Amino acid sequence: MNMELSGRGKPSPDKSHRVLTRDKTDHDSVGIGLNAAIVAVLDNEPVALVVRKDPDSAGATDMLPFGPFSPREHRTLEGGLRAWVRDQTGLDLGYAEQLYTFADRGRLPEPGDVAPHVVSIGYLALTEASADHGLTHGVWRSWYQYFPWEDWRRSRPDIIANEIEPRLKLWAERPSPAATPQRPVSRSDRARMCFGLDGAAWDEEKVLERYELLYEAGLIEEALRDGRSAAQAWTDRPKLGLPMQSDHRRILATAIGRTRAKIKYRPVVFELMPPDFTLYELQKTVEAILGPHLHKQNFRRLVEGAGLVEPTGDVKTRTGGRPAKLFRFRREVLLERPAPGVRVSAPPVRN
Amino acid sequence: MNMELSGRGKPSPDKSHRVLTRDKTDHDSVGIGLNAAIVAVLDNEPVALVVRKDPDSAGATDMLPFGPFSPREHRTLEGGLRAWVRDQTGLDLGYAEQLYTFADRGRLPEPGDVAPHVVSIGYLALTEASADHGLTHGVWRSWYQYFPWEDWRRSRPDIIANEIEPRLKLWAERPSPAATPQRPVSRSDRARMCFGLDGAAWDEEKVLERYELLYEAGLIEEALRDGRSAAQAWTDRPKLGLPMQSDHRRILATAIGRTRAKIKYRPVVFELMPPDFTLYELQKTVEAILGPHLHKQNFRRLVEGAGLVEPTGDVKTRTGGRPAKLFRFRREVLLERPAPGVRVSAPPVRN
DNA sequence: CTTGATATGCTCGATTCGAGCATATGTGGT
DNA sequence: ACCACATATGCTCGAATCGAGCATATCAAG
Repeated sequence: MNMELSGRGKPSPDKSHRVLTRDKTDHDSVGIGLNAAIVAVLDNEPVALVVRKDPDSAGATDMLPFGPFSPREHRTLEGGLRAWVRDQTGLDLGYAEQLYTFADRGRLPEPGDVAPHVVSIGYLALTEASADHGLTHGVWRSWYQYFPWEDWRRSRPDIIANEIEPRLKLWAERPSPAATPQRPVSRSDRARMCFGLDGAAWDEEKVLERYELLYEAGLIEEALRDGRSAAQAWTDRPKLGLPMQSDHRRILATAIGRTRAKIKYRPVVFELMPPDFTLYELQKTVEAILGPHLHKQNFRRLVEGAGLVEPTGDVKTRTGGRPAKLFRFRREVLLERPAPGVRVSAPPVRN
Repeated sequence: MNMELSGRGKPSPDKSHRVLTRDKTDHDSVGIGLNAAIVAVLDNEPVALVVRKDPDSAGATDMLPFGPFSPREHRTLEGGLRAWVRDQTGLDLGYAEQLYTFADRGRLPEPGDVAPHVVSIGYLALTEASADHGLTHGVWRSWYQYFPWEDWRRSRPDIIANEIEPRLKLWAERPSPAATPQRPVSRSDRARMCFGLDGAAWDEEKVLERYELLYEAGLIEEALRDGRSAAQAWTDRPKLGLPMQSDHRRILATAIGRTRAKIKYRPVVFELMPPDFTLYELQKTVEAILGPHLHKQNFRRLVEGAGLVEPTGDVKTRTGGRPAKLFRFRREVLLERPAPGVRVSAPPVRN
């Protein structure tokens, strides 16, 4: 096979080359910031490591740990991240993956102000909560404090019906740029799909979409802070979760969505577990992250059947009932199956 | 709920804050490059848009289109990408998504040389090949020219058994840092999993893993160019696909892997199709990307059953047999189902 | 020793899905 | 006009998967 298909109106190759490949020196210089969403599960509560700015003042704002990336010091982005996380929080990261790179100007620049030329690269790290032996800075906070509408463990959170749904309906009715080729879905349809309104299914992975919809509707404190006009249009904007510095809440939303998606097709839950655990503890950890309750017997069948775990031989007594067998992660499963996640039943599709 | 769980050895919050949040001004400045892997399917061949450096010289190297990101000019990364792709190739991108941010120093700096200090953000764009009306620069090239071992459409590519497998076995036997906590899988196990050796299953999504393994083993021309010692150890290094400039082949590998993964759970195939198409054309497009042949009748059943398409009412004759009904993408499916991809059967899991 | 709690094993029915058979309807050759 | 052939399309059957519930095991606490 030796295809080479040129576009119509093929130009002289010399020109093509010169136009497409500008010299590296004419890049604008910007700073690179690394943001880490460090996630753990503590007492069945999914938590993220946050630090607090001005913790004693009234206008306290939480932020994700972050640090600059220096290409002089570090050969790779992830290496840089691990180094300063260790230096500054005492935590040795285990599993870490890159999430997304954000470069949007958040806060509108004042007239004459220069845009904050910082590009931030978000990372997701998963760690065992009890492994924070060396943790010297920062606190673990439930991620549902920042995203209360994401907490479906007991039932549909009231905040959706009481606060979010009515305001999104109002927002959808406001005059707005109609559905366009770029944005072919109407405001009300987006609200319906994101939040499962009017009988639509709830998709627990759409964490970022939900956050951005609320931001766009001006219902998120950060939107007001950033000077978005939609936010200024509300006279009774409710408090929807704790705000965070800069776009850190958006990064955390990305991290939650990614964690929820990935747990289903890669064995990443085990990064959050101690070496030995009972199947029920494993199930509770999965539920802390995904939300819905799972069928206990079937969860056991799936996890064991997939070869994800093996019994240690020990049991854990003091469980309030029959002692539970202890299991450990079977690393060999990675050598056997291509995508061994904790498969959970998809929510029933409504038509 | 109001959890706030501090790490052991909680410090004074003031110090915590100061350590973790350094001022933005002490970032190192770097340049941001945007790289676009623009993918289409032309005559059942998956292609990417490439430009050629020094097309007439002997040391010609292909490259992905790229351009600098200027935060002064562009509000968002994706906006910047669309703008210069349009300016420079005449192509109006439809679907685009961010892939990954690479900052590794590729070429080892000469003594006294400064590291390139460029961070490149890779994007994946999908487009209809016949929509290249305005294409003024660049050529479409089959992506299997860069990754011949990925082309499983006819059968297992010979290059795996003839070139790759024997050399990876040799590489696995060379003295190497043993499996460590950071890299718990041995060389031979990695080779086995990546390339489906010794009866392991082939996972068509692991495109990047395979490329990086070959790079690490020094079997990729770029590894030699970058001065990797593993590459210098070969006296008979075979030519495994066309090389590309800088780390562009790695970005293309990421793009292929992402496309293969995403096509299964989001309706992105339709970005590659004309407005009207037959189900067989759709199937051929999916197969061009995923590789294995699909069962025709079942493909039809799945696609129709998922509500992904609707008949236009017309038929396409001249198909060499009974005329085929024409279909179009049902955009409304996005409002009905959470993850409507082209589900294809997973390859049988071997135990 | 009883009660209650949790752990664990098993079964049944609905649904999904791989695979093949059968039929429909064109094109091109004689 | 008719036949051979190619592709399109519809349908069915059996295996595997999965949701849901029943039944049993084994501990702690009173």
